[in-house]
Amino acid sequence: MATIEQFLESKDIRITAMRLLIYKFLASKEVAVTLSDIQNAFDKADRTTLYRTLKTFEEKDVVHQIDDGTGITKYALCEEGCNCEIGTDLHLHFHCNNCNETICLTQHKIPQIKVPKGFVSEDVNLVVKGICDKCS
Amino acid sequence: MATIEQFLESKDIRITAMRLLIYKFLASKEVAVTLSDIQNAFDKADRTTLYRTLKTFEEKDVVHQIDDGTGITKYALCEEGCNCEIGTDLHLHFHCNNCNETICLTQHKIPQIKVPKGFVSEDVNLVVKGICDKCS
DNA sequence: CAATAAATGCACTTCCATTGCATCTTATTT
DNA sequence: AAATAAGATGCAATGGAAGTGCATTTATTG
Repeated sequence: MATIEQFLESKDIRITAMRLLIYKFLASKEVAVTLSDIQNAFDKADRTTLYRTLKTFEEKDVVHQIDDGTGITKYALCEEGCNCEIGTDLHLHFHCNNCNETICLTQHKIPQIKVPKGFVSEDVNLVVKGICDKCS
Repeated sequence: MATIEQFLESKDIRITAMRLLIYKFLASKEVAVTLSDIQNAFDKADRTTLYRTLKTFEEKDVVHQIDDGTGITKYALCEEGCNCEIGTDLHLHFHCNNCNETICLTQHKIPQIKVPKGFVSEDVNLVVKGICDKCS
């Protein structure tokens, strides 16, 4: 296993102290986090920096955005085999209506979705809402 | 087929000129619309009124919200058999990356989604993104 | 018609996403 | 190593949409 520095550099991302901290924070979380979550964790950091760091990570396919229907964008690290960059990955996310947390279920694949004639499916966003294992 | 007035009254919604207009506007659209879409169509109407009308319609199961990932809430009329009120309906929506429109595909049902042990699925939001029939 | 309840319009607030610009830091070149 | 360029960061500000409070108008009921 390479170091985080090596990993980020392999993704063409320049190393800074802030970026390492943000990456480690994301890695420590099992759930998708909001910008504010990160901001609260590092109150010395400016919101804009966090925002742009996440944007950079996203462009370099290190994290992906999740729209879980709460109206607030969440972020999570891409995992091995995430294939965000290919655009064919089938993201499955679970949003708990109780604790309000959103979890990546990367091991659970989305079944093939049929669309009507003339429609071309490029991406599928699926969010299952309910009660998570910790709340049930 | 009953009149719109009768239909709304059957849903326990009081009839006003504005509500009839909004309903007809929604009915004339084959795609889900945003608050701003409606506002542009009736520039004399106040945004708050539209907002609260949609909220009322939603509570009475006349329309449902759609979160297509654009970050802007969209609305569409519920159709026969929509079953929004039961909460078990499996909404399938298609968002076109080209024309940016979102279409209800009520005749296309969402397959059963498996979730890990301990998780309870209450609702599923599925948005397929790609190119719609008009843009392909 | 009076009394009541609901709908509407205006003003305002809040929250999050996003951008411009100045400054600081890191990398590159000579 | 100094000069330069490129990128990262921080502050301030903007914009868009959701949501709320209150006064006014409109509709319903007795």
